[in-house]
Amino acid sequence: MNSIRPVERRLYQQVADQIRALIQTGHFRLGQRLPAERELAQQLGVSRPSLREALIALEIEGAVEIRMGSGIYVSSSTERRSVSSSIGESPVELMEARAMVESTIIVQACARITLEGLKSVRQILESMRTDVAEGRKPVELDRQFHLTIAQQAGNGVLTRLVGDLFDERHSPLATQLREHFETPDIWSLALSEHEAIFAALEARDPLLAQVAMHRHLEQSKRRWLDSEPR
Amino acid sequence: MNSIRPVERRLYQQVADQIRALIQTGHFRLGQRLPAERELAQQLGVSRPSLREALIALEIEGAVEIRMGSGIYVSSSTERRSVSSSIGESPVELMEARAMVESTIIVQACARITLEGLKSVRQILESMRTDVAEGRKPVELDRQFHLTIAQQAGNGVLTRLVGDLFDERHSPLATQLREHFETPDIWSLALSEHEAIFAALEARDPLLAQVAMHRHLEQSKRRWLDSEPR
DNA sequence: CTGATGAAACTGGTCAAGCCAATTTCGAAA
DNA sequence: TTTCGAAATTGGCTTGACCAGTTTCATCAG
Repeated sequence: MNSIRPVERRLYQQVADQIRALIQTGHFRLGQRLPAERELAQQLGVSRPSLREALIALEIEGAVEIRMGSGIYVSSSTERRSVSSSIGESPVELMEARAMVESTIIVQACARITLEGLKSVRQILESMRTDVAEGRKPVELDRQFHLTIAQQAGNGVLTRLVGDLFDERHSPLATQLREHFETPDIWSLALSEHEAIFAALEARDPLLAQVAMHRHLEQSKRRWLDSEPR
Repeated sequence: MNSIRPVERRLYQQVADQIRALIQTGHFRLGQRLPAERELAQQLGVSRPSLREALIALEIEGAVEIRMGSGIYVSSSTERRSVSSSIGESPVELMEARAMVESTIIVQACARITLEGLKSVRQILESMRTDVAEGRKPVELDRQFHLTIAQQAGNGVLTRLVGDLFDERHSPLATQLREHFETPDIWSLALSEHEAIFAALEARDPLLAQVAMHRHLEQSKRRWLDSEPR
């Protein structure tokens, strides 16, 4: 008969709404731990399975973070941004990971790189040179440099990997790195390292290229650590 | 000191991956009704609440549509590529990427692995043995094996990387691999390769470990290609 | 024979209670 | 005071049951 009845939305959606509201109201503050599942379920007047379904919805949309054996926490994602925050991953680890991955990739890139590939890298390098000479910071070119080299290995997954690690959206690392890189002399150092990498690539010397890439990213890490204010 | 992130993913995520893959593989077609919750849960070997949690995740991302009293339907808007691979990245590339990355990581893991680390890997390996002996397919254990080894390198970024590559949610690779791995003798081969890796790790022989890991992933790729129908 | 009907058989929605595993807490021992 | 481990706490998952919409289909009125 009467079909026009939005009826009630599913329970887990209603519960998710309530919790979301409690968070936005400030009832639950950022990073704060929510009551235990059993207790929260009782407070909201629903069963634990229903509460769990709601929590999964909230977890997916990034509103809360669930830690096994510990508790449910309000995601402090869009807020904080102290220094090297993050749970388990530090900027240092990021740079070391890049060093390992990219120095491995460049070995294969060395073997497979074409003349066009070399030309692309050379052009990027030249653009960087002029940028640095004129006091600009070639951040985007830096990205292209690493990405283009990764492409030469001929593996799309690896290329994506290098790009993702360069960006690392999750934490504000990219920005921190950029800001510290502002001094021209530091960019000048980075540029010479890039040139060393290119030279090895042009000579198709895998070992040299590997070392150069590793050294470059290692130095980048160090430069950044040293310049860290405190 | 350094906190080690969870190796296992929550069950609902694993279940959601399986269902998502079954849809993309064409196992479940567009608009088609999936088996009833009770039945599907049994088929996937999980409880109904866990299945429901996975369905909520899939519902949120728009993969399925749930109609009360009627059934679970594959969202018709989720068309697109049904058969094999996506744009630029092929399953082959994925496995080759894993081979490069993981064989690089294991070198460092070799140097840094602790006695507890070795014990963890050994236990995982033993569980795999019994699983294989009793005809089960130790998919999750396989994941833990690779992830636990990656953890030993002591770099959270790399660990996450290995996990992400193993999962590769975007494409139905994971499940395709799983399905093809169904024959006990193939799992038996994989097991022996795992044991070779562990032996090298236990002996702290970086080169041997690197070769063993690379060989394992290379063989996995080959097994999968050979068993591919078309 | 045709079509309306309504009960029974599904199917999803929710709840209750319990056990397991990871984490945290906190007091006893060194 | 520091360390360590047992107990309490917390999330993870299962089993089993009942409720509430949908669908199915045999039955019966026309």
